[in-house]
Amino acid sequence: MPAQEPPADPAPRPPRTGGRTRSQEARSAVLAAAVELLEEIGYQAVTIERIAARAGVAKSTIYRWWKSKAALVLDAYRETVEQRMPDPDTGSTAEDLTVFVAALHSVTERPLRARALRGLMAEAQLDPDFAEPFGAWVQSRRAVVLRVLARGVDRGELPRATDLEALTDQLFGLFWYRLLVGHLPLDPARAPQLVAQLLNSAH
Amino acid sequence: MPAQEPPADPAPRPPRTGGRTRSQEARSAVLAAAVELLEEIGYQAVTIERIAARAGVAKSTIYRWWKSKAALVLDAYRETVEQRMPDPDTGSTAEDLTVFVAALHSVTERPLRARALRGLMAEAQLDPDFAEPFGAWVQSRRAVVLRVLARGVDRGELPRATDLEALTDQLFGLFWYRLLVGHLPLDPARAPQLVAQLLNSAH
Amino acid sequence: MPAQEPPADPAPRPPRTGGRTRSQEARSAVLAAAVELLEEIGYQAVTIERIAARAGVAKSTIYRWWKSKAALVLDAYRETVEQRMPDPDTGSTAEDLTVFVAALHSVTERPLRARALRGLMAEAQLDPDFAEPFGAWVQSRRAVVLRVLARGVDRGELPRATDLEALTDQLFGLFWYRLLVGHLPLDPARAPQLVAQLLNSAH
Amino acid sequence: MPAQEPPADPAPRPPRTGGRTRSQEARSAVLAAAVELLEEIGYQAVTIERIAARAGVAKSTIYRWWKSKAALVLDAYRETVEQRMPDPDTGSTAEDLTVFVAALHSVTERPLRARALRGLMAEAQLDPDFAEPFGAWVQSRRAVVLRVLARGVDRGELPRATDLEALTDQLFGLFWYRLLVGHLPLDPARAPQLVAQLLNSAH
DNA sequence: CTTTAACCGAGACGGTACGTCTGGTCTTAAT
DNA sequence: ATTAAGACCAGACGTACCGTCTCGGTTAAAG
Repeated sequence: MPAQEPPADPAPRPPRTGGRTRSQEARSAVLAAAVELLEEIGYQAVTIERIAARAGVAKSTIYRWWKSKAALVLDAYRETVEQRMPDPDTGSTAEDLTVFVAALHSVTERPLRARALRGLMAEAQLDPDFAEPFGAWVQSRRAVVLRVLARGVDRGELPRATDLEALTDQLFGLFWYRLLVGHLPLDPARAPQLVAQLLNSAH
Repeated sequence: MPAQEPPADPAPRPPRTGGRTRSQEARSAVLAAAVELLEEIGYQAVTIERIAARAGVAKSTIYRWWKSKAALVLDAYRETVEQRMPDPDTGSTAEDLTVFVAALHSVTERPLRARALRGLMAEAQLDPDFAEPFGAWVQSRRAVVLRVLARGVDRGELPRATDLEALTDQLFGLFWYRLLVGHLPLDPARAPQLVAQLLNSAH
Repeated sequence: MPAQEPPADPAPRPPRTGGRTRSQEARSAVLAAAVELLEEIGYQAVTIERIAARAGVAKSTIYRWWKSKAALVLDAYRETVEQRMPDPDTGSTAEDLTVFVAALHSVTERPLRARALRGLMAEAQLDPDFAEPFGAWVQSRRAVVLRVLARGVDRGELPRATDLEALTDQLFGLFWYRLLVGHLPLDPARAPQLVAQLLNSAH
Repeated sequence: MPAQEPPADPAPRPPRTGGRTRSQEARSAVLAAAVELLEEIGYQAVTIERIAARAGVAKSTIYRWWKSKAALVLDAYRETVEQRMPDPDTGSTAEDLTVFVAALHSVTERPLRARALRGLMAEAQLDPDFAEPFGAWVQSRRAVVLRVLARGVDRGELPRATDLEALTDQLFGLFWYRLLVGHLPLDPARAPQLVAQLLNSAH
């Protein structure tokens, strides 16, 4: 995950001739409050009202900068919660993937973080406006895996004809399916087997 | 998917000491209204209030028989929307799976049905009470695939050591991931390739 | 002031086949809270939010039965604050009017009541929806004076040609003008002089 | 109404050592916008925010020079709306009053002006800070009538003992009462009768 | 002819209340 | 006993203005 822009309007701010500058304190307080509440009461019990109260910030300030609770939480998640996901390049596709999958599956060791992730995915289903930024975030994660696989193809570890998109979606699909349905655990220790299975399917 | 009981008590109503009997009309009207609304305005815009109004039924009647909107919609989905999913047994694992995957992916050709599915998955994340019946429904679908794979092992088409659970979750994981994120299509015509890839991964 | 209907829809409630009946406790609690707040913090600081909180009642319950703060306060004023205004019939027009005017002007001895009256008049200027019920209440007060004057005409104490409407508005006009502008006191003791002056103007 | 100073502090600003002078354009734009909005959407829908937007002026500029919407509107009213009220001195008390009353009542022929007047009176009830300048303006109008009456006493047209204040308040009271309650019209043509009735009451 | 204080626009800030909405519960009258 | 009707409490929603507070920039009188 690269360094994140401020939530709204990064560059295309047109005239800017005057006006009070945005309060970084308010922004930080909101994001911090969102994370705190997320960990205390869970995604779905979080409300904008509660975030505002906790952050000591007016509701209107939140609405000025974020479209929805989900957008805010996604921001907060990226900025303060998400451990920097690995972007490995060890020379071995299997090893690269194993590192990534292990990191991915280790989220389940942090139940509240897992809950937040599930909440974000849910919100993306219910709120079309949020589906967009959420999709962008998902793509940024897929891109990491796609790069690993592309290098594998270049090195000849994978056949030229491999459907890298499908392979990537297999990787994330299993993760999300188990995360969302919760019928079976996601053990980081089993990452090597999973990766082997995945690479098998490509030749 | 076997025929589903009505959510509560259809037949096993022993202690009939008197009183008005349950109105089957009310039940049908509610389910019908739920389906109609689902197709007209989408899962998330459906509310119990609206269903009650459309069905000409009191809110309390709905709450008496269903725990939540999601439980109701799941019922309605099973009863009136879901085309009977295939439970193939052709003698070939690949063919069995292809039939199933093609049927699965063809949901995307019915956008409103897809939307309902996504809504149900979302709801299961947000409402722990709904996660339970939803999970049971998911298991009933997984069971079909697991049976196909078990027969494949019996016939020697798959190695004894194959992790059938993982294979099953690969199959559903890809489906759900693309359904939920929407970044790539799910084409029933590509079911054969997908199944080949899947079976490859097991050697 | 005659006994007052419940604030909304007295008769034209059509079918009424079932449903929870209106909670008299809620209604009383709301009116009581309104009066209390009126006396504690003044008309304009009273808000529906505060009334709801004080009464232990949901906001929606208030909005169900009253259109606005002003409508509610008018109701509360009529029911629990307004001392029954006299409707005198002593046989003497001068005496009748004196009784009425003294009662009217004595409101200024209760500053919070006076404040409420001023608030109601103000609201009637700003909220056209409230102007209607407020106007009706004003008319009910004017009617008392008009009856007194009509009897005076019948008895021959006032000329047939007297403009009773104008006389009535003189009486109330002076009261409201001083109440609203506050430049001069309204002394009940001076009621006789005022009435004399008023009756003088008619011959 | 004499020409009006800039709303606040004309003289008593001592330590002017430098600084940009007040923009007359901004002041005019604000007053003009206030009047326009007053006529377009009515007193109560006018907000400082809207005035600022319409005038192309910052909110803070308005708050720098006026305490409240009401203060601003009173200013605007005096400066651009109020037709110069007559200050007659014909030698006859009855005629002087008739001129004045006719002018007063003719406001009702300009509904938006009437609406503004009512809004100002309302605001004076709700905002104690505004009650002060509003009261001053009311006094300036009363003073005109008081002078007319005082001349009448000097000429012997009115008894020495006449309560001029009460007579004045009768005159304005009737006007405001009908303006505010709106139950009966105010016809300038009936000014002579009204004045006769008024003078009668003093003997 | 340079300070410098007061002005200007823009617009973000913390607040408050609004009136609406949905959820889930409870009560009543009718069947 | 169960229904339809519908009132009830609870509380979040997103909006509108409020009045205050930076900002960066302008303007004219005082030195």
